[in-house]
Amino acid sequence: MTTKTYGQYCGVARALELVGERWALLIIRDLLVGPKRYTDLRAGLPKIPTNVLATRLKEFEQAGLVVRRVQPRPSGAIVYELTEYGADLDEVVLALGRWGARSLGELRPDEIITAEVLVMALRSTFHPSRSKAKYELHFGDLVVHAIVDGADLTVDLGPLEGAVVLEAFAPIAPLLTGAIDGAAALQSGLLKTSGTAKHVDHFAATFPIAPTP
Amino acid sequence: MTTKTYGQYCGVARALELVGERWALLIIRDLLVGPKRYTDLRAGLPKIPTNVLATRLKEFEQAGLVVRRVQPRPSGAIVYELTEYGADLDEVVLALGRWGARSLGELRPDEIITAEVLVMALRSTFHPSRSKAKYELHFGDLVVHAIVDGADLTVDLGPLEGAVVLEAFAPIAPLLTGAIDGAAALQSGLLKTSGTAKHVDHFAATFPIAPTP
DNA sequence: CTGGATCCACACAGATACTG
DNA sequence: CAGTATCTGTGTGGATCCAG
Repeated sequence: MTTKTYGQYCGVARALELVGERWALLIIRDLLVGPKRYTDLRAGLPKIPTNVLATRLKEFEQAGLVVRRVQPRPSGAIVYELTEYGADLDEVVLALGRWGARSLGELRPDEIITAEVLVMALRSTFHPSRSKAKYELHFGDLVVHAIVDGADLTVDLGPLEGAVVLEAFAPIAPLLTGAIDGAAALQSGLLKTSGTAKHVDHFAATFPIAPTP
Repeated sequence: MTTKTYGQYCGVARALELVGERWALLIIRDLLVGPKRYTDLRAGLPKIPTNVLATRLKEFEQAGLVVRRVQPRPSGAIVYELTEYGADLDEVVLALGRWGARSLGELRPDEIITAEVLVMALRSTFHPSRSKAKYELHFGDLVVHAIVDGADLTVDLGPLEGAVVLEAFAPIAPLLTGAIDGAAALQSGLLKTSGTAKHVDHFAATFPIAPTP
């Protein structure tokens, strides 16, 4: 939330006054996956200066996008959680992700991939269908899962019992650009499944070059 | 386009590196309505520092979002026009506008409304229907028009022959927040039509407090 | 260890003046 | 009309430090 305004009575301008500053929508992106602690957010955004993260969280709280909750004992942890208002930024973040993914080239050495990025990538490239399927996607140490039920998609962190397991291998960076879809990736061997994955083409994209373990 | 990157292989991060700086998406918003000259952009964004506008346009051109064209004689004017790649930010801008419009309160004295803002507001609040209609909306000196054809909507600057003319009066600010729709506005007298407007409820919102002429 | 606060250097934004 | 130049301030980056 900048103190400076754009001087326009316009939804776009107002939105940018609230979430247009540096790092803001990346913090929102991670919180869209689920509530997170301060340290979790830092881990997911290693390059964010700590004072900037603290400032953004305070601004979000004041603007009503985020609530700061203290977990009951024994954890006592402080978590930041999106309000419904904040969570309504979902379609904004997905639209941005869809557009920006086309500009992703090779994975650069200084770039990281987090589980939150995988979750949002799956969600933003989802094609509605009429079939049902469960996937568990492994990318290096990261594990996320997706549940496809026709036009509905649920994606979350961690493994899922009974899901088809997909392993992402290098170099499949072009997939994330939408140039190749999941079915083609399976055929080409860039994407490998441990089971029978008939519906990988639910997603226009999978994932980029795997980290070298 | 910041020289600083976010260090993430993520569509959202990449998008924000391209159009995440201050004023960037407001320039894009105006260009989404149509090609514009440097002076037109300044007029639509009175508070933008001229060097920032020049810098953004250069960044957009280098990133392939915008092309700088010199019009044939006699005009010889220089216009900036979105490429297809840049125009694909349409859904991002509309999503941002929809979300941000809910936070629009009263029109502040230092805030202006432009025809481009009206166009994007109409587009972002459109409800698909099965009917056909043509509207011409007047707001102070500003005139825009909308053509509804079922699920298709065309909005552009200026008047339109044979359209139903709508006049927006103060204070109808709450409409832009989506709290009241066009039909209710007509009934309440906040929105007035010179003809028979049966389908104003195509739009969830109309417009804020009129400028005092 | 979590959840920050503080400090400093600097890049970028804001404002204004000026030019081909 | 379409910018460039310059100066000033604030926000950001980066490192370090501190309290519960």
